[in-house]
Amino acid sequence: MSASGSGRPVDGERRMPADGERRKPADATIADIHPCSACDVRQLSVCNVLDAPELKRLAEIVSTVTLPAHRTVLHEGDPADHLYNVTGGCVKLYKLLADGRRQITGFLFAGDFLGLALEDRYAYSAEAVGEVTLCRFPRRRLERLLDDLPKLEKRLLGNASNELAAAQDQMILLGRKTAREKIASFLINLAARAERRGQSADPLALPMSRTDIADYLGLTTETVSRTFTQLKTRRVITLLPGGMVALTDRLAIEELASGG
Amino acid sequence: MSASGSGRPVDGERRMPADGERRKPADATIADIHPCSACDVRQLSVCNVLDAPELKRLAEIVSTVTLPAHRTVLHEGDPADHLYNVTGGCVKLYKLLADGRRQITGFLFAGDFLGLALEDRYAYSAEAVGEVTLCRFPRRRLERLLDDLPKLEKRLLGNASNELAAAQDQMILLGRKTAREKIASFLINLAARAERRGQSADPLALPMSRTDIADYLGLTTETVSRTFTQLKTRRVITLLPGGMVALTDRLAIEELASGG
DNA sequence: GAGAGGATTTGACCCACGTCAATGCCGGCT
DNA sequence: AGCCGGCATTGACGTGGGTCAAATCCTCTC
Repeated sequence: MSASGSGRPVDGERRMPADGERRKPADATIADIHPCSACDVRQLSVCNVLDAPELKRLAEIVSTVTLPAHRTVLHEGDPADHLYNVTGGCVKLYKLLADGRRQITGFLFAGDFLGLALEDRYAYSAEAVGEVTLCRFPRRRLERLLDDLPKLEKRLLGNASNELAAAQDQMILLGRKTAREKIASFLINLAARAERRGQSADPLALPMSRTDIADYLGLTTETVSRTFTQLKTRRVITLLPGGMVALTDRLAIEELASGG
Repeated sequence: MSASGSGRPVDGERRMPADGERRKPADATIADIHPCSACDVRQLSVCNVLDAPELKRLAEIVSTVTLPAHRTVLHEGDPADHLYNVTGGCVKLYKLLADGRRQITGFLFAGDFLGLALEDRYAYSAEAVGEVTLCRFPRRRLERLLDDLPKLEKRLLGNASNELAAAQDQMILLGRKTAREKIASFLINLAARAERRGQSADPLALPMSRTDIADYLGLTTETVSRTFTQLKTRRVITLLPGGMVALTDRLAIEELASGG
């Protein structure tokens, strides 16, 4: 099962305003005081509702983590001790059946929040797709902090609300769409999210393997591959080297995605 | 598409501690002051975190609604003006594709919360399966109230968290389970929820039509029907009149549900 | 309690996608 | 540069569940 772009850093991420920018003199001082202020992805994440003093309190309990490709971030059933915010790279969430069948329930990118767990156990596993950077919050301390930061709590509720809507979109995809519609929806969805992060949506990066895509869409690798070549033949996409796709006829893809 | 037990009240509900109990003299006075105190399903719902004075404030903005079978509760894309709590009966949530294909994303029963909408539009439609009773909250006023009732807000976040976990279970069901496993999971899931509500889980009520079940599980009516008869033939379930099923061999069903 | 109309069940057949099996390709390592 | 290993692609074929169609069976209604 699974395995993707073996160790190579996620292509999509090379385009991020990365370390170079973070170390501009102007920001360096602020970053020393509370690193969250200088966060590249703050505007994308749940942290965007906090002002400077609030950010500082958050910064006090956060630690940043870098994980290599394929490293498990958290495991279904384990005590939910930490929550995470993805700051770079791509993380996949998945659940397994007893016999190894896998369903990927989501891909997370910079700005996405991870770990909202019912009770005190994670409901799913999470694994780094390429190299990934994360902000890690101890759950207890974050929960206590939430009592003082109702804005953040509201934001988390809004976030959960968003995720629920996305989950329902995924249900109609899994339950009612054809392979072609699934692939088209997947591309449109990734493109929209890349745009929101300020990354390129047209030569679109697909950091995950065909197997990952298949397990996300409820298909097999073979069907994913065949569908890609079919779309390529119809000249609606172009497969580029390095896990990139050009959305040659984006309108056609959008039509396919919504069941045209 | 769809249609179920046309007008007949949901069987499962007949067993609820209904009017007789609600009208005991002791409760009647309290109910007059603030009806939420006498609510049959309070212990099941998000309201269970509130104490008497808080309940009273909630009661001030709530109104109760009764809808006949097949009545639309809310419609995808409409302004999200109200939130609801189901107090009796069954509500189905669904999304449609342009050509009419439908995915039911959930069935709600007494105690379940409805309407958490992203932005200010509903992300799905909701329709009464049998006759349904609901508590209705104006969204604006509830949101304002939430500022004063952090406990309730926390509870809603926990609730959303639960729903996300359920959504992920549904994704693995839709994406990776066979028809038989889907039906088995469905029965086990409904049985567990009936138990939690204090209703009978073994002769289990199925208030929804075969078409609804199909649209929930990503199947067709025919396949749902065939799978039920198959399970009947294998003596793991018994189909009873009035939309009831006996889980003759619950262990076998549980094994099937988890991919045995 | 007889009739009507929809829901459910059953049957026959088909097809989109899965399975099994090569083959091709690309990136990394020596 | 050339080999190696894992991913992706392609091909041939099988099948679970969809489609179309025809009985039954309920359950309201009168």
